[in-house]
Amino acid sequence: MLNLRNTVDGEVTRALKDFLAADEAALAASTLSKPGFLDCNLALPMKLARIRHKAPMVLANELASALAGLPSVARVEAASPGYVNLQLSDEFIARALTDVLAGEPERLLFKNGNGERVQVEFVSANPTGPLHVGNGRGAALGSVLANLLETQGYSVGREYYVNDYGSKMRLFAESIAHYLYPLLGFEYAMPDEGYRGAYIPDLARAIFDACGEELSVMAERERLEAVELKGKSLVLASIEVALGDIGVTFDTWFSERYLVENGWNDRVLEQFRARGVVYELDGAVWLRSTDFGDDKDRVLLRRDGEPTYTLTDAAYHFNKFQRGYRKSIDILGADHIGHIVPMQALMKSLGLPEGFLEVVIYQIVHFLRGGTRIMLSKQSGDIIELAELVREVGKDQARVFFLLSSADSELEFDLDVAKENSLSNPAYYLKYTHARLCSVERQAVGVGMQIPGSASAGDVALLSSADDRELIKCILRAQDEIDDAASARQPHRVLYLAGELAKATNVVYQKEKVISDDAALAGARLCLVRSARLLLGAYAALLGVSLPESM
RNA sequence: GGGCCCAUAGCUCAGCUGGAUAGAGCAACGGAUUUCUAAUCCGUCGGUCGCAGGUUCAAAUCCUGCUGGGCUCGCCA
Repeated sequence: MLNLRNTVDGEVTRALKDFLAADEAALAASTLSKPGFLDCNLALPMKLARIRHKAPMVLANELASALAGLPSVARVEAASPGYVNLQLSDEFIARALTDVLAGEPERLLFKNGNGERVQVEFVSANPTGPLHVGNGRGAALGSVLANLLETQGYSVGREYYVNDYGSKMRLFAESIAHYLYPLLGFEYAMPDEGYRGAYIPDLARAIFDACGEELSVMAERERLEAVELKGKSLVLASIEVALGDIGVTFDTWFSERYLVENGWNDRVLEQFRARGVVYELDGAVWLRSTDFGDDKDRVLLRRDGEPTYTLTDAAYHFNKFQRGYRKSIDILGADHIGHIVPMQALMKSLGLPEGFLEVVIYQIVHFLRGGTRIMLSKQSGDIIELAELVREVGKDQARVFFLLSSADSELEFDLDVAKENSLSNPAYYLKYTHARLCSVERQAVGVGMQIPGSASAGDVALLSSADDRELIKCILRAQDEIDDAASARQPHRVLYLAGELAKATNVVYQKEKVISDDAALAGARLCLVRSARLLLGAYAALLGVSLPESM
């Protein structure tokens, strides 16, 4: 649908071509006004006042006359202390509503782009255990961000990086072995730092049932390796199911082991050597990452010759670039905050383009039950796995609640509210509003009204109450807001937009009847209410939330 | 100690190219029901936007310092 800002600013800039110097044109940006003023405003006079040494109001009046007669604008007026206010024309608003009514609902907020390939990498939890409730936030943020980027015309790849190589995996295998081997008739000591979750003995049992006999005749080395692979694939399968249940799917599950076994580490190591950014010390190979903004140099190959996570991470991002991605947006939990600087230094030392890697960090989630924070620990006995959370509150509620605050802020997830059917539950509010609007449409059809495929200036003229206008503004700003949310990488804004639209729609619904004896007015209201419903559906599609037609 | 994040109504949070009266939900109180779904809506109450400086015609928003809280600082991943 149309960009309000681009359209208005374009017209303003053209109209003021002779009035403004080149460097002044950038100051002519418009904003959508608050209630009580005309639709849009320009603060341009106040900005120009200093440059031109003229009083803001004088400039405002000059600009107002220069702006008379813009195609999309019905009225222009100067306002104290130096604004130019614009009222959009009914024709323009009708065009915007028609965009919504006639468009393809699920692609309403999509724009054309150059199809540049962008990857969103998220969740990427180690395959050594089930997903924790905290992973849900990354899942929700990543999937909605990926959707948002698609609206901008990017070709988006959703990727899960499987950290299936290294000492953690070995520890995982040994932890399983501790429970599995006795079933085979041997012992295996639980390692000191072993995994102790209840799922470990479960995995041991499952592996025993699946291939106990084969394992019992293997050589020890081979057996532990087999346990690791089997354990990994069982865990990954459960992770995939849990993610599916919260509405998240990936295009690729990318294996760290693949990188190591297919020479990618060697390749980047060679590249580092060729660029002269490595050195040897104490038997280890180091990257001189401090040359690229890191606060300390990093080991690439340990004294025992094994690659560090740092080296493989470099290989991984290099591989992404080689696969054609021009940007990698990595969504990480707050415990990875310290990785940003070293990772960016890695990108730079590899010679990847500036801005190739973007990192979105999300802060901790606190869960509430009965109004108090619950401790998520093995001892507490409360939910701890993402799958349990989704089972308890439902997919849509889980997604919405994980998006309730900006990634930068800590989040409180109230399990009781998420299950409530009331206004305090935003997921429910969206669903209810949608069902109610669908009901209106059904009844309108029932009394013989046509479902509108477009809106006319005449329709818009009839939608003149303050509440109608607020709802119209909500619709008009949708594309601008989505563009901003995408470029700022802030998926939570989609939820807030949906909530504001639902609120504005309910106000109109409550005050003004759609179906009435006045056929022209009824038609106009149906245009408005249906536009709102379709847009609500478009937001919900981005959020990955389903809206019922009745409830 | 260094780095990053946060601090806005009693609570949880929005507020994003700096702009006109700082918003929402919850909580509290009062109202609307011959209903196009009241699972809704309206009103009232509630704010030194952590503190102190600075930049600006204009600061919750930008800059500096401080205070309080969170995360983090491995030849782990």
